[in-house]
Amino acid sequence: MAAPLLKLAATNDGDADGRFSPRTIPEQLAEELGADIVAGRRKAGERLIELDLAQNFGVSRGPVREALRILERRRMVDLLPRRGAYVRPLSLKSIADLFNVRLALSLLAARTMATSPVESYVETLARRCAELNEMVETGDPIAFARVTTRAVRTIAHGSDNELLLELSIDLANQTVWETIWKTPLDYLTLGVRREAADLMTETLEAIRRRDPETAVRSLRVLLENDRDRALAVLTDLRKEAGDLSAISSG
Amino acid sequence: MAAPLLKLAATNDGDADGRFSPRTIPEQLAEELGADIVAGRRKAGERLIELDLAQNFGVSRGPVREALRILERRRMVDLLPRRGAYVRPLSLKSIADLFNVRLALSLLAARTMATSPVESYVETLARRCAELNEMVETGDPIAFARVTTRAVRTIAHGSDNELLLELSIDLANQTVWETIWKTPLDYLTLGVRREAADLMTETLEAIRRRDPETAVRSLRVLLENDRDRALAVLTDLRKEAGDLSAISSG
DNA sequence: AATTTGTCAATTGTTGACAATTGACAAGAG
DNA sequence: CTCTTGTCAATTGTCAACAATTGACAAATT
Repeated sequence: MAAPLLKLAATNDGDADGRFSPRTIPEQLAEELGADIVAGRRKAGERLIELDLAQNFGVSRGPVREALRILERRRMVDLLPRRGAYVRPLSLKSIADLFNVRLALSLLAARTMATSPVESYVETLARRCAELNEMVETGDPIAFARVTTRAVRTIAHGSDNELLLELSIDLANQTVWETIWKTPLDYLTLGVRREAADLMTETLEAIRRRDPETAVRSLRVLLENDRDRALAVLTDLRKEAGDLSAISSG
Repeated sequence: MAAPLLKLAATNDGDADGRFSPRTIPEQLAEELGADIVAGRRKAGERLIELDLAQNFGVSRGPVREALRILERRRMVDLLPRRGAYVRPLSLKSIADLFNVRLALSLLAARTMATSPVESYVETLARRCAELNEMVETGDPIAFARVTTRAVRTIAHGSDNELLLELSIDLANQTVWETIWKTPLDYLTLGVRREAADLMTETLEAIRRRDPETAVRSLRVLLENDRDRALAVLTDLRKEAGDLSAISSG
């Protein structure tokens, strides 16, 4: 998925879960801290001291503690009992792992969708697909990437699998993705966009004719291409710049 | 509501295995509460009131709060801001979803293992496989099921994907499994065991000759069979008994 | 010199009190 | 009678103080 930006603040957007939860302080703290980690203002492996954070944010340690648990849940920090919280290192390898898990989940979703499709989601996917095809020529890589992400998310919804959806969102919300979002999308050339749009269309059609194997095969190629290109870009980035971000060599 | 008090002093001991777990109070609370939920002593949808829990366990609300966050992470409770914690309902559908997600992850693991195998895990898997073949005849369903689970876990390890492994363990640790574990395993007849052992062997051999497609196909059949049989048993159970457990009709 | 033991500051774990929010119920308005 | 509004108890959110543990460094021991 070359592109999933799903900013935390932007969860009201699109076909997101209709329920809106009141922003609690711990959640806001988690968001702030998470952003800091993403931006490299907190380095990988760095220890996070509760009192410092509390003073920085102008709250007491209680909410900070809860925020740290939230970040642990999002796999952004390691929480060692009695030993404190540490910014979780984010190696290229672990980013690849993340891609692969998301890929597996997406493929399961596609398979389910092609086996017992829910009409409304198929329609939504068709719309995204149409958008995608239109955007092949217009040439805005960012918009194209965003729609691709949405299409994949639609497929996750279409799985009719609550857990799968939850996990997908969880993983998508992770640090990594915002980091990846900042990478140049130059690799989304016209040819690449053409191919991606074709593959997504093929997936859609396979779903429509209830052909799981084809649906899975097409989507797999699409997502694997995307994964490989994104990883290549990230690898290059790491070579060029000194490793200031949360992405370590690992 | 009548939960036994924790024995605080006895918990800091090392484990007999040499690996000692730094059992914090919140973790213990989470474990207790989780067990209560599994056993149906806390019904699905029931509200969990912090003060009650704190008094029952003989601690203050702070640790209880953290325990609730832990259980949220394990998907055992829903945590609604300002509205309290609720025991998460566990429908048959959600159990099926869980099976499917685990299945998808296992298949990814098998694929990876067959693409770039790590010798040590292949060996371990071979041992499990041998065990399995021996146990076809001996006829202890529980032991057979356990070894099957281990074999699948070995494959998860063999994926060389930290995230996948973590998720697998997470999901495996869930309520559901302990519940499922209690179901009668009569369906593991000799024929079924024979088939399962064969499929696992086929998977192993495919991994050895680096044939991902076959490995995935075999394991898929194995796991799908298992899923369907387990779900059938659970469905029957629900029909027979009044729904006292955490498993709701959903 | 290397290892063990003792001490101490820094930090995390826990607590009880206080503030803020919610949901329910009753009183009043339309 | 139905709908709004006000009040109140129950419950969660937050805080600041206190207790317990850790890691580091120094002193003592072998």
